[in-house]
Amino acid sequence: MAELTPYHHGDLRAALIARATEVVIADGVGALSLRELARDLGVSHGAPSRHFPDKQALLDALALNGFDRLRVDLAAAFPLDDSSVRFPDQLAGFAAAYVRFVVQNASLLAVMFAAKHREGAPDELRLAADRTFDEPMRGIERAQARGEVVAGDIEEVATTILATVHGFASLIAAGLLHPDVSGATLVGTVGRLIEGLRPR
Amino acid sequence: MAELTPYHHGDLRAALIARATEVVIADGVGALSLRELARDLGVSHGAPSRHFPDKQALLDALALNGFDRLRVDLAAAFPLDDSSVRFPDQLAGFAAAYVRFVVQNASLLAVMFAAKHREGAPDELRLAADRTFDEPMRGIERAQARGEVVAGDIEEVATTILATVHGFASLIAAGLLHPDVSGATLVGTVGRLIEGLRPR
DNA sequence: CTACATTGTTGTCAATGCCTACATCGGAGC
DNA sequence: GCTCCGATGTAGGCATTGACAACAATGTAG
Repeated sequence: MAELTPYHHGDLRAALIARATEVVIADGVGALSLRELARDLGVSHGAPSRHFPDKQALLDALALNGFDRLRVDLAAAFPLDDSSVRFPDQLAGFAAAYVRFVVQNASLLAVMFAAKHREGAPDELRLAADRTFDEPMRGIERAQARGEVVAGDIEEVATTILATVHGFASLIAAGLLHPDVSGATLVGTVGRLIEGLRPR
Repeated sequence: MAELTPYHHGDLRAALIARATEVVIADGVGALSLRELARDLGVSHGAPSRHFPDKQALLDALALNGFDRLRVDLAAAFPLDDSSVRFPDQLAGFAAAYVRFVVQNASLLAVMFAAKHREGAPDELRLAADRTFDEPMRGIERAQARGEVVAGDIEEVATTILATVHGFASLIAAGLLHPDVSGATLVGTVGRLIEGLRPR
């Protein structure tokens, strides 16, 4: 027979993360209430504390999850065997992936970076955040080795690229750039980044 | 004789904004409580509502204030009479000013952009945010007219620059770039932006 | 079957944001 | 100079929230 409300939820922890992510993305972190979350999932208001000692711990879990998803998305733009792809196209794909994530996960980004920046953040979270750009970094390095990217300090080159793409995405998230027209603008920006500002 | 606790505060509105800005910068928006704010300023817990109908209105005021200060800081890097300054130096100054603001106003940035992005944000705030980069934009245009910057769509060129600088600052704010070494890194990034990624 | 850790429930507490009724101040108009 | 009245601040109350503690149900290892 059907158990109407089994005592144990099954996987409350995962359900909390999933639902909380929805709420944060939809209405921002300010709209997230542990008690309402519990009500949504049909458990008592004290249940979440068995999985997250406090609200910040839940936010940390959301952030960790976000960084993992972002890392996977970004890594896809720099496949290991990329010798047949031109770097500008790779870069455009990378930027597009980043922008897509930012647009689709709007308010979650703020939670992610706030959690990472926070004093006393768990090491696991810090590490996940730091790994976010590892694959793109290596992709840039390979392009540099192929001579498609100007030689020089890899840190300097990579920082410029990451800053530009991250900044482009952030400007959209901040509403200073319209997501609608951003497709063409994105291509233009990447092209300008590659060609440089100084007249050739 | 000295009035110990005059009934009227004098300029409670400004005091609220000032103290709230301090708290947000120091401990983030999550640590901001209207009641504690009132206690700090020695007024009753209901007093703030005379100046801000709700907490969001106070945050909007903080954001407006922040955008104004940022705009002034950034405009200073592009003085109207800049014919004697080389564009790369101007750009470095602009980036340095932006980074300085971001580092000094850490958590306030999140409040600013969240408030701007928020549905139902006051027009005044939207306008202030949109004006933030007006002067730098004109400075870039002038540099372009002088032939120091590659010709072409001003939107495209300006977006690339703003995105890179904003992204660089954001990466620092997010803790993905260390503020200590950022001085040299910043110069390198700006240089790389000017010279382009493609080998010349 | 029985201890025991895990998970969920219930009740409680202080703090918060917001609302309403009331008190005090200070200036505009007479 | 006085009075009225809007602006500003106070006091109390209410629902919601996050955190905590005591208790109950469940599943499992031995």
